[in-house]
Amino acid sequence: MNASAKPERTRLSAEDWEDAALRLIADQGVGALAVEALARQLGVTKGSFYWHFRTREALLQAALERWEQYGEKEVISQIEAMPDPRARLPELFRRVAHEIAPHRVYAALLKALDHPQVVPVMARVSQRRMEFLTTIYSEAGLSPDEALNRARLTYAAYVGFLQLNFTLGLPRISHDEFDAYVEHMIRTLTPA
Amino acid sequence: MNASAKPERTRLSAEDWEDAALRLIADQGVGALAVEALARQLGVTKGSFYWHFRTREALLQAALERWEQYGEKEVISQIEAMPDPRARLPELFRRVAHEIAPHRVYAALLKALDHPQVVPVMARVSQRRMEFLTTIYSEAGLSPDEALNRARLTYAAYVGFLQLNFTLGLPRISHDEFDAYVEHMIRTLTPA
DNA sequence: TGCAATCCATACTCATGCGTATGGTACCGA
DNA sequence: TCGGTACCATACGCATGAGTATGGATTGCA
Repeated sequence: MNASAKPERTRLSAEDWEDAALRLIADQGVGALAVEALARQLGVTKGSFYWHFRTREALLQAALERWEQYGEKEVISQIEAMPDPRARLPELFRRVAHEIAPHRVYAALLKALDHPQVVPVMARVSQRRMEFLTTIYSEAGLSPDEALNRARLTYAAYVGFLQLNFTLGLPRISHDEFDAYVEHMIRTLTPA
Repeated sequence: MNASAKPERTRLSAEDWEDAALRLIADQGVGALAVEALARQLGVTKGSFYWHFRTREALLQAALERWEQYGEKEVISQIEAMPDPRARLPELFRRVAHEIAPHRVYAALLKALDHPQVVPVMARVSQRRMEFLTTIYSEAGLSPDEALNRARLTYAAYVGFLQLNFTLGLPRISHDEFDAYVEHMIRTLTPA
């Protein structure tokens, strides 16, 4: 509401625009990514934008690549470091369930799969995560076929949950109820 | 490519526009719903449209309500008519899995949840389906809490699958592989 | 201090897509 | 057959948002 929205009023870099783009995408979706809106939000005008990027498409591309880089590396590596394979799945489930912020961009991109630029990025990211899940299920004792199908099921449940709760506001689930849901998921999807 | 695209060249009704709108939504999403594009596709001009509808928004509203009406009534009633409660879930899973066409609109609307008009419609439809699922799980022997959570999980898996396969083209799963996945889902999500 | 390179503002053009105004044509009952 | 209603075409106005042209301001560096 005051000057805190425009901190320091310094000059901008391409990365600043990309970060702002990702924030806007997380909040309002890819369709709302307009250069003049972004410029207003950053306290400048289009003149600045078109110095850093050739086109709006170029910004989206750069923002997507930046998001793909930042990735989910730390979560994956931390899970892989756990000694007991059977303990990995519950831990993964609980972690993902309680860190909502990083998934907001993914949820927004999920709704923009008609846009040609986001499809390959989402395909790569989803593929990597699926392979990771498949590996964990394998190490937890499932056969290759079972592990793959269980990974598909788990990942679909994850994606569907994002849609149904982030964007659609289905019967606003309470915090305790959500925890119970996660534990139910673990019991149902994790090999006994 | 020829005249078969414009059949009979008769006059149009509001319902014709609504059906065309739903077809376009299923194919290209809510964002692609433009009156001039629709008019071209129907072989007329905007002049026709604005006789039947006051605005683009009104068309979307009418189309959504029409879609909600058509509903999933027959599937639900047929499943409910089955005598053995334990047999209902596998049957439901297999049916839904093999009738893709009716779910294309739902999948498209799922990507348009930022649009204020679609949210209430999707909320109602999803809510009804969730309640139906919860009931079936209850009748199959789960406790109320377990039934609700299992319904959430199942429905999330359904929604996620739509996203990952319709829109994103993840490693194009073959027909046999898909059947195996469905059976895996039944084994995993259905009470033993 | 001065001069480039970097960064940004202002003022345009242009395309798209919604909505309106108005006149024309097809169909239907009296 | 004739008038009125239902349906459609054409030609606009108008807002939005991308992209361009050009000049001004600011910074790093010699």
